[in-house]
Formats: sequence, C-alpha cells, structure tokens
Amino acid sequence: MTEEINKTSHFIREAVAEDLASGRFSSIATRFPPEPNGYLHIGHARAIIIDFSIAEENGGFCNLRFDDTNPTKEDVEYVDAIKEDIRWLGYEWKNEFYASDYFDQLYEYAIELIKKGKAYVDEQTQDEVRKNRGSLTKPGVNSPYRDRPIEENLELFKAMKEGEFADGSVVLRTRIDMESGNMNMRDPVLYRILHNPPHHRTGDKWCIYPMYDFAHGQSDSIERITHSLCSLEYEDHRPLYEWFLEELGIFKTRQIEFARLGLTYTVMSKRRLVKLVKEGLVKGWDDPRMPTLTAYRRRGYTPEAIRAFVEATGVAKKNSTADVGLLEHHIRQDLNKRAERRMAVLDPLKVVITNYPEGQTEILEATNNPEDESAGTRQIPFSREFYIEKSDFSEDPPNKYFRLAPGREVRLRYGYFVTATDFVKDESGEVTEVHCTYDPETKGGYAPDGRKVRGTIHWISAEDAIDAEVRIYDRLFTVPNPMSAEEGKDFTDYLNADSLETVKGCKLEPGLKGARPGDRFQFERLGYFVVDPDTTDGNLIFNRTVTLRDTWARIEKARASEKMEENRRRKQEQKRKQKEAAKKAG
RNA sequence: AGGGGCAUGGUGCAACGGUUAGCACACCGGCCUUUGAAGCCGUUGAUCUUGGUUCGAAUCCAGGUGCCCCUGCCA
Repeated sequence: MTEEINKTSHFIREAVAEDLASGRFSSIATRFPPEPNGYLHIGHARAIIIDFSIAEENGGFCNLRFDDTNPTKEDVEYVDAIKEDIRWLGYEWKNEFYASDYFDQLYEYAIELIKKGKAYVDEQTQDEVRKNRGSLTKPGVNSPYRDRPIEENLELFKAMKEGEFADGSVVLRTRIDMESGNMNMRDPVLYRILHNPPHHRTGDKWCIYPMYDFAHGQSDSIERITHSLCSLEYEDHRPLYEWFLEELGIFKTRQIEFARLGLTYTVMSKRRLVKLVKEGLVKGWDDPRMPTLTAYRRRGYTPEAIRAFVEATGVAKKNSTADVGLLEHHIRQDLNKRAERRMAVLDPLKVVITNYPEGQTEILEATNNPEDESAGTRQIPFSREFYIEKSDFSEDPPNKYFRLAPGREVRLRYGYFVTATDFVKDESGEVTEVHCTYDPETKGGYAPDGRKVRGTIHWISAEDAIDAEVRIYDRLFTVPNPMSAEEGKDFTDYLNADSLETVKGCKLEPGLKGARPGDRFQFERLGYFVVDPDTTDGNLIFNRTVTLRDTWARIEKARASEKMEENRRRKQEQKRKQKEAAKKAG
C-alpha cells in the first residue's frame, strides 16, 4: 500500500473498546450484510471498511452474510459481483453465510413466540392491516385476530408453511403494542406468503419467508456477532431486535448505527442507480461514471485510495455529503506514488523542426517515476516531426502563457529546446502545423549555457506514435446534489451531457503498445489513465481516471468567468442606457 | 399521542468541563520545479439560538429553531 491511512478514533471504535474493557464481550465479531439485489457502491465500501476494520483491529472476525429473505428481489448474479468487490477492496470474510441458512431455525423461533402467546396469525387484508396500524400521530388498533388461541395459531402457521394459503392472504405477526410511538413495535409482520419465484438458495422448499426485521437480529445472534454496525435508519428497529433476542433468550448482539455518507455530483440510492442503468443513461453498472465499486475499478481507482478516502471522511451520526474532490485527492495521492509516467498527446498538432536532419531518429531516456527511483527509466524515440497538444501552442498567447508561441522557446520533455518560427493555418483559421528550430546543444532538456525556459511540454514522435482511443470522464451530474431537484424535475434532469467524451486518434509513445487492461499510467501533464477492458489487439483504449491538478486550467477558468461577468455587467449597463435614452425621447 | 436521531470554517471530521477551538480537502498567497504535477511554507475562515449549572461550557441541563429517518406482507 502506498497510501498511508491514518486511523482516527470515532464513536464506534470507542464503544467497541469499552465493551472489551468492561467484559461485555471477550472478543469481537462483525458482519457485512448486503442484500443480493444490486451492485455495491462507494457508500457500501464505507460500511465494509468499518465492519472489517473493527473486527481486524480487535483480533476478531467479520462474516459476509447475504440477507436474502425476499426471493422476489434477489438474484445470484449479484452474489458473485458483491464478493468480487469486497475482495477487490482487500477484505476476506471468515464465513460466507445467508439469512436463508437460518430459515429452519427462524421457523422454530416463530413457533416459540406463538407458544409464548407472543405471535398470531392475522387474516386481515393488507388494507386493513395498514389502516389499523394508525399513523404517526394516531395509535393503531388491535387486530380482531390478535387474541386467537395458541393452538389455532400453531395450526394456521403450519398451514401457511404447507402452502394452504394464497400469497398475501395471511401473515404471522408478533404481539407487542399497537399504541407504541415506534411504528416498528405495532405488531410487526414476521412471516408472509410468497409462492413465487423460487428462492435462489432454498428453491421451492419454502412458501413463507421471514421479514428482514425477523431475520436480521437473530441471524446476528446465531453467528454470535458482537457488534452489528448499520446505518441510521435502523435506530428505530433496534428496540424490536432487542425485544426478539430477549423473548427468545438468545445471544445479545449490540447494534450501533452510523450515518451514511453521500458524495457530491452523484446519486447513491440503489433505486436511482438502477434507473440510470435500466434506462440506458449510462452504459452499465460498471460505467466509469457510476459510483459503484465495479465502476471505480474500471475507472482506474485503487482500493487503497478508496480506503484512504473513507478513513479520511471519518464516521459520525450526522448525515453528510463529502466533496468528490476529496476522493479525487486520494486517488491522485496514491497514483502519484505508484503510476509510471508516459507521454500521450490527446489532441495532436503536428510540429516540424526545420533544422533537424530528415530521416534521423534519436533515442532519449526518460524517467519512469520521479517519485520512485526503482521504477527506472525507459527509452523514447525522437525525430524531425512530432505531435504536441493543440492547447500547447498559441498564435497569440495570453498573459502568463508559458507554452509554445511564435518566437518562444520551450523545452520538449526529455528532448530539446525548440523555438517556434512559423505556423500554417487552414481555411477556417485553425492552426494545422507549427514550424520550429531546435538547439542541438540542449539534448535531454538541459541547456549547457544555463539558460532557462519557462515551459516544458510533452510530445510524441510522429513516425513512432501509436494510436489509441481515450475516454474522458467528467462528473455524471451538473449539480452537487441531484437528489434535491426543484419542483417538477427529476434527478436525471441534472445529468451532465458532457460526462463522457470519446477521443480517437490520440498519439502515444510506442512503448505503450503492450499495455494490458487494468494497467495504470500517468500521462505527463494530463492525468492518470488506465487501460480499459474493451481494448483489443488493434484498438487500444484508455480511461481517464482523474486529471492532474491543473493550475493553468484554473487560471483560464477564472478568466473566462471574469469575462462573462464583465459582459453581463456591460449588457446591463447598455440596457440601462437604452432605457434612459428612451425615457428622454418619450 | 407521536417516536427516534443530528447540529463546529465552503466540505468532511477532531477537541470526552480548562487548548490562542485542531486536522484533512477546497480556497488564496509564496517558494521550488525538465510535469503549470508532486513537494515545501504561509494566509483567510467555524462552535444553530436563548436561558441555566459551573471559578470555567463546543462539551452538562432545559426551551426554541433547523435538518434527517419511521405509517412495505422491502431491506
């Protein structure tokens, strides 16, 4: 790991330490409990990291448990994807469990509650159940079936299990308190009937399925999970879980809740991510613009960077949204240390050195990674014609522009000093070719006379260049919080139309020829890039992971907005004058 | 007759009754530079509000305000 992670204490770490100190628990066990109905996103990464690191730090273990209590929503497709993502993040679970492993046990628990007079079969319609639950400010009323004899409940529940009832016709509920201020305690449903589809693990063995609330706490208990770490919305459920554990007399897990973390310029809810995928607004779950882990992987993010980011955001009970810039900071930080440098020209402009011998090629040496001497050096060819970025030449350079311009001398990275002498334009006025002279004394980029140049630009020898496609990604949304849409608007109305730009005909140094999917590089002065799995023998494709910090771009942007502001003011002034003139005339 | 949670610079966290309220990112300066990168140095900027307890309150208590969650046979 090149990124050092500073672990700061937070209330969960403190609570766990206290529980150990007080003897409430003698060892620590946690679990990560996804439902296999979608792909993991960076919010899950946070939960995973908390679950696994709390166990790790205390010499305990963490289980992976799929909460698969609803066959209508779940699919094996997601099970494998979830496991792959967790491993990619760098964690290995002690046991792979499924809530469905406990269906027999859960069934017995339900019978136990019935026998204690704490559960009953309710024949009210779904509508009646809802109506009788009351509202946030009104107490609920008891079901007419609530006081049914225990024997009858036992028989009916058995009949439910045996398939004698249609979906939705009856449920098993627990008897707690229909007047509770906590809605979860108003006789919650324990079991419902679901004849189809078959369960991905238990097939058609069951036609009754436990509700999440009846499965989760007991599953934790069965696995002897000491600390069940979950998000804030389960705070209201904790009393219910504890009630079950108490009534059943089984191992008491401690649940601790923490806030989810949002990210700016994206959405995180499963529902919304599904919508983006299903409606083709992105190319799939692993579209590099998505906040899913599979997408970050394809985008070139490292698990280390994601972990460092998560650790940097901390853990609290306050709902918050982290700046995506912080995530970007961590991936730059990591890749700066580990990614080898290469040169690539994304938007080529041809340059000819008029005083360089035709047909000559020289081999120059370039440092692979100035941050890591062990990365060594490589050789790159140099010749009379080469490409530079269009943005690295300016016919009429603005203030503080350090790059190539008529009469200006710049350094070609690891090459020579060159001075632009002349340029060619097409009918539309676009510069198509630049002519320059070079100083043969400056090979490698050093001037023996000690003279300095302010700009250093990257380049690719024209005859040696290889072509590639580069996919440039920008934030998926145009606003920091797409969820808070105005009236009549939907989060998709804020999608960034320019979030993907596919650039073809990019020029790369020849050494990049053998690059394989997943290989990461820093293209000097541009950013970090990774080879995309769509790459074929004849078509090399890179994804831009993140740009380098770019002070010049910031200056340009500031100038542009200044200009806009000025124009706006000027227009207003004009309008004011026109009005005045009209007044006078009138 | 509602219940549960949360409030510290722009953002995310820390400070656990005693610190000039700290750190990271962002921002703004500067240094350095064969990447306008990285690195280094520095500046600006915060305790929701009103009371109370206390020698002393971001921290404890009460009221207020604001935000989030809860009325699935979803998880």
